[in-house]
Amino acid sequence: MKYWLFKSEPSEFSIQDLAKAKRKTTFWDGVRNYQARNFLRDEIKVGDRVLYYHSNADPSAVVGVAKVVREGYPDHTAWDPNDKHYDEKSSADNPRWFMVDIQLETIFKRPLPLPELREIKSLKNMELLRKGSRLSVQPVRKSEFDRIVKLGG
DNA sequence: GCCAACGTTGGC
DNA sequence: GCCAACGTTGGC
Repeated sequence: MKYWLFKSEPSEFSIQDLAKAKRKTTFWDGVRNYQARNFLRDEIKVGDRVLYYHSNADPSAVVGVAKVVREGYPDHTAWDPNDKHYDEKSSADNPRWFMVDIQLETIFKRPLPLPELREIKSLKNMELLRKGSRLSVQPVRKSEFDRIVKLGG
């Protein structure tokens, strides 16, 4: 089993939105970065666990945990000219972008804001905390995942 | 293949 | 809202 961190702006789709979704499940569409795409397409498997991170938030924080319930399949929103993430170079025949489905597991009693994470020594190598890091789908070490879940309650 | 210009992300 | 750090695009 692998561990990941997914970023979402809460104004777009928050963990509370996920809690309200049917079966607490959503498809993770709109990723338009090749490195993140490769993780979604090739490496993220059913049963993997996901830290849910609110970016561009007040405060930005890890807010809960989800699990992967369906693995990589084409992101059809790329084919919809009316979709904000439309990409004319992606097609059903030759999909360029992929997504997975995730289901909510827990919302942390205590969200863990970014500045607080930065103070925890055992997390200092996290991709999230790297200067200039922008990857919206990123791998997390088991030790980091466990530490964060413990802190989040 | 280089790199300037441009667009996006996301912390602050 | 600002802007630094990235990623992508396209001229050459």
